[in-house]
Amino acid sequence: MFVRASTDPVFRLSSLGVLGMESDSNPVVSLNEFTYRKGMEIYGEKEPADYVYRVKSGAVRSYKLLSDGRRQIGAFHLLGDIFGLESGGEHQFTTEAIVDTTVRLIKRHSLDSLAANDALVARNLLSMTMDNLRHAENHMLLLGRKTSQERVAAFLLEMDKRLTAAGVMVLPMSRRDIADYLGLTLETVSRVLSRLHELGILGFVGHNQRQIALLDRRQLAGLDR
Amino acid sequence: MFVRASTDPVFRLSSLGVLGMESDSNPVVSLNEFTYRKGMEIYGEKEPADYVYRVKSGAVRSYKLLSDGRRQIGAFHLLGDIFGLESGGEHQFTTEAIVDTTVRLIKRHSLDSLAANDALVARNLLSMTMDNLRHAENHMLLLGRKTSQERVAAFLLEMDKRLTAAGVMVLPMSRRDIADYLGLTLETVSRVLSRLHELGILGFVGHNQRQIALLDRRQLAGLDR
DNA sequence: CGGATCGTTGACCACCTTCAAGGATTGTGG
DNA sequence: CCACAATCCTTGAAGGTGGTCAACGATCCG
Repeated sequence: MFVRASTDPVFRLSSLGVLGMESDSNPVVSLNEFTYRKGMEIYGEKEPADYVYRVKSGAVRSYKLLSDGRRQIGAFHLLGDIFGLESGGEHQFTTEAIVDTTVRLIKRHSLDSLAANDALVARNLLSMTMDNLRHAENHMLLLGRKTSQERVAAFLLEMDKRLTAAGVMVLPMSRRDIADYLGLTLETVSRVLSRLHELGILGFVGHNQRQIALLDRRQLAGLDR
Repeated sequence: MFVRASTDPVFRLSSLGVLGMESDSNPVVSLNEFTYRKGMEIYGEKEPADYVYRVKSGAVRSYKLLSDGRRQIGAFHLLGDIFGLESGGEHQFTTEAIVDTTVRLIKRHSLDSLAANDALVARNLLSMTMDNLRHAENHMLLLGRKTSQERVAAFLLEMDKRLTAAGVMVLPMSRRDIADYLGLTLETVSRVLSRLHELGILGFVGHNQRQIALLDRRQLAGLDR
């Protein structure tokens, strides 16, 4: 783990809209795709933030490390999410592909010049950053004040909203990833999930511990304050 | 506590620059000052975010509450800080004056129209929001992964940077505020501070427990990872 | 099939919380 | 200016939630 990608990721070109914000008459700026294999680093904390990314397929984790290896995941980036939009020109997180992942990427400086001329693009950048801020603020409440049960319940509800298809969510991330997102250990996450399973609040689909069906969202929401 | 201001705060007019971002030829938008007494609420979570604020004097806490009263303070706003700049038109936090506090306030919609016409203002809004985001991201690491000692050390270093004059910092907030900022109890904060005092890392000035001199910033930084 | 990774569960433990008491400081009214 | 209450801070003792350490089973992947 934490191994730097030694080979260049798969490279392809695309002519789709910038960040999904298709302005009427914009020149298509340097816009292409990369594919990262499971576990590969996309960028490191404190590297220059020259690109902004959008998840085309797969999933990404953003995290910070303490010197002794303790890890805090700040966000998971799923299909359609934009990440890497940071202040000051330096990335604030390290990001890795959780599974094989394809991202669309945009040069930051072309985005900046777009924003300088188009107030709508500027508004979108601000709006996206504020969305990230709101997520971080809610997560501070979770990390600072919620119990393990409340944290896991909140996590399940968040993921349910973001990636449930046909009543089942397929989590791309491991128990350790979940734990590092929730400020817990993987054992505690596992125990709480087992407990919720016993209580009939969730079910595992097949024998895959990452395919989860929420059987009682109402009750789950009650476990989160 | 948590009592809503029943009387209108002191009202004055001012003709200074907007948010400190004096553009060359901007019309001075609705710009005035309010003073809040210690403990008074400035705005509540989920209220419409019609104004943005700048601290002229005093100090402010921004927090979220859980249904049973657990509180997480997301930030302290000190002299010169801007707060209340939120997404979606709704405030994400409740804010209160920690001590008697005067704020300058700006109508949000006038700020928006300014930004629509002036790319520099728009950049400043984005930059400020990104600064808030970075603070929140670092605080997530603290809340999710740091020990009580590391949290208090980080807090002291942050406050030292922001409000030390003549080698002494005068904390406006109580031990409970600090605890709710750091995701601890007030007893734990008190114990850690006592320990740091025993170790000679900090000193109390006079008999006031809120006037603290950092005697060994190097060692303190070592206690934070 | 064999190794590596992942997830679950149990036993024990530590850090921080809870509960409690007492002292110090601040604010208020006489 | 003092008396008194309210708030704040500290400190001690006990307890609990979640962490640590360990073993084992399941799944994945070569």
